[in-house]
Amino acid sequence: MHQNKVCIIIAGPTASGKTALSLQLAEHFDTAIISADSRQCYRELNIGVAKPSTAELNRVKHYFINTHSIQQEVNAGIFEAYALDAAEQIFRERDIAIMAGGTGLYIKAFCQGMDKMPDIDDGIRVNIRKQYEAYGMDWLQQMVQQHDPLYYGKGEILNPQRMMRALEVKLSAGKSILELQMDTAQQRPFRILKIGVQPAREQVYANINRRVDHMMDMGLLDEVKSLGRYRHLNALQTVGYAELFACLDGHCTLETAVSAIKKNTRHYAKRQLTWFNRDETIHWCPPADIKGIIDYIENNKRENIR
RNA sequence: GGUGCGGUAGCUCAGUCGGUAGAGCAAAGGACUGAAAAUCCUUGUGUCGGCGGUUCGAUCCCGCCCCACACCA
Repeated sequence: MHQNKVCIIIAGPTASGKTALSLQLAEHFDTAIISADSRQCYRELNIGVAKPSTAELNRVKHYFINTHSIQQEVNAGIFEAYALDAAEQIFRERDIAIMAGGTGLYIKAFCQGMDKMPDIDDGIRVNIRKQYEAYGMDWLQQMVQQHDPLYYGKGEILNPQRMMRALEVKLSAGKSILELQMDTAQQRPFRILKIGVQPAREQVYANINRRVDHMMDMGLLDEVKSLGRYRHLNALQTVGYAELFACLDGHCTLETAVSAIKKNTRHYAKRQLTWFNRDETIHWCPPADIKGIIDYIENNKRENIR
């Protein structure tokens, strides 16, 4: 279809320089950026999610930044559809699109697609969640064992989120989520080239510490305060917000909360690395080597690596 | 100076009625198809403050010393 089109994907842990790199690449190739970040899409979240600045957003057209409200449902499936549409728009006028972000699942959804899953009735979802909150893990495990023995035997039966998902799918579709997960990569009408940036671990950690202090100087606490009544939303289950809510509730000092933000961001970066390191199609580059990266893109944009 | 209480894993501590020790947190590793900045799993050798003594055997009992904290002078 568009075999001359290529999407360059910039992946890597938080605070590794993805934003700066993707801006330079977008300007070099005169194209737009699709963000693959599960938090920067929310217009109500700013300081705490390290969003590109207004000036940076004005330099290059961005998709999936400030496009959603924290009150909307956003997930990997919604991202897949959004990002494919964005790529289509970019490819109408350009041969190269850039995707940059740290949400591994979203990148996978964009590259390979999510299997078709049933629509979940809101009543079923809410009911499962309420009962889990009331009766806990034992109840959840019993329900999964009773309704989806396949999942109970093979799935993660210590992970409440996954079990609630398995249960809602089974109760909605009558089939186990494991039967619906085909794990087959869908063909995309464009080529994909993945580049990973990963400074030394100590460098990433130092960047994180510096950035968190900067966020506090920029007024993260006020931003969190202003979002207090939305704290139950999924979008607010986010590093930088959850810790400060706890602090505002009097559960810890501000100093402790800031340390917790740094620590939890380190854990987050580690989880990202675990995810991306497993992806053998990623070509790893030093983040500062713009010339090398551009050469790599020029030399490989005819290859279809996924 | 005296008295008391401590000194055990990076941190906070538990414990061994004497048979070389274990929790939480940190840290490291991993998983991951509609909450993914989420959620979940795995991993604990450290002169048990130092030097002596008693003992078959001491981190545990005894002595001295060092360090920390509290109180009394």
